[in-house]
Amino acid sequence: MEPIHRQPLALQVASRVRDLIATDQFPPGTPLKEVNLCKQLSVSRTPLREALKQLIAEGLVEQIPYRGVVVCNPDQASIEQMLELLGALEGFAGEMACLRATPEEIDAIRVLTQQMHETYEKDERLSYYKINQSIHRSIVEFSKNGELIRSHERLNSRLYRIRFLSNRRTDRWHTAIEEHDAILRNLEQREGLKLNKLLREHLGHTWTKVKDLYDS
Amino acid sequence: MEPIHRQPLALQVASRVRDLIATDQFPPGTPLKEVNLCKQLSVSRTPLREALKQLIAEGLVEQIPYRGVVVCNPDQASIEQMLELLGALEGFAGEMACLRATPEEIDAIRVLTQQMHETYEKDERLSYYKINQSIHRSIVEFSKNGELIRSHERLNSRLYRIRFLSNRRTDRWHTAIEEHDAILRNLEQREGLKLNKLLREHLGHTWTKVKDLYDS
DNA sequence: TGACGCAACATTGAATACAATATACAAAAA
DNA sequence: TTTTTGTATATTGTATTCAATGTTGCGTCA
Repeated sequence: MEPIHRQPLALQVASRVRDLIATDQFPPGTPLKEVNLCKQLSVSRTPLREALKQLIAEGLVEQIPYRGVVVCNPDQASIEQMLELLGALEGFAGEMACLRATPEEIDAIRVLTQQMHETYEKDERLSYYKINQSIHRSIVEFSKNGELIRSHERLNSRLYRIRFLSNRRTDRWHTAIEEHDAILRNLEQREGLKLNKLLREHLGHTWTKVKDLYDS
Repeated sequence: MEPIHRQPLALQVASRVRDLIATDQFPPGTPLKEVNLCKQLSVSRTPLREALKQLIAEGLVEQIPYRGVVVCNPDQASIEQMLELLGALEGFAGEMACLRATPEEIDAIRVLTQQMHETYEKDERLSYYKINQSIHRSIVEFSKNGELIRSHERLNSRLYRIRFLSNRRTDRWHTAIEEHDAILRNLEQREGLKLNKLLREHLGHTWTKVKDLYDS
């Protein structure tokens, strides 16, 4: 029988702060002062500090001894590296998914890709963004490798904000959708190596989009 | 001038406990009771708890609410998944290293590979193990991708113990060295894709060795 | 004899108190 | 006026205390 999962306070605090960072309510550089946050979240310092330790381990915030923790502000170089790694992870996941995904799971990707087309027709940016995320997350899940899934999840959450911001740009929207069609096709035909390459390139294009955002 | 890097107590505690787990002094299943550890390490519970939170985030230990944290005892399936992911990371790192490593860095790999041969001739297991680790770590470093390096480091530390144990087996020793020669050759010739494949297979073989260990 | 309930103990979860360190600002000296 | 230095204040680092929860074992009752 399914055991009951309890959430220690520190975990709840961690995910709350994570969200606040992802949604840009705590933009990069924001100092996370313990006493302030304690009051805002109505918890004491101990669970908050434990939560922050987690976020530090995740690389979302950084700590300077006796000067507190601040929200990380990754520079262009590290964003490029993160996207490169994300591409490697998703590419590999796609390759494994070609071996391990069930037909039903591939159907699910097909449906999502179709929905993505609809959001494009209707010019719904936010929906597009969410469906896009779903597709990528699903592909990774279908690799059936729990470690890979967790690594991807962690890295992706650090890029959530930056990808959200770059989603505003409409330049590459159409091309991105075409790429998703190709991704779907290669998954259907179980072309692992090609899918791997495609996904890596797809993420590479994301980087050029983000770069433009920074340069402008 | 080089700034002084201070280490908060929690960080020091974390790396100490990490080592204790890696060296099997805290074998899987060991319950890490806060008060005991506090006395052994002469710190109070707060920094210890923060350290444990980090180790939880790293996946080295797991926490059950109100029942404390215990050293993780990964089953065969998750070890296989970890090694699969490690192979993907190292493979990708190798591919990038072919693009980015300097000739001097490749020389360093050549020297290490030569030393590895010597440990084989002299039948020095421990040295072999350490040099092997150095080679793999170096290749990852030469990818020049900090995120990749950190991810690899984290995952590798979780596998440290299991790989150390499987190092006792002498079966595949010779083949492993031949594989390292091939890895060196492909790095020298900047054959990124082939090196990627080689490294993934190399790690795959590690899995069969570990599996034997479990089955016997 | 076995199952249930209660109580005492052990252990973790959370909050608070105290110490160490850094920053900011003002006063004094050059 | 500028620089320096000391002090006050804010903030984090660590220790300790109190509360909540889980476990164990004994005794009682069917």
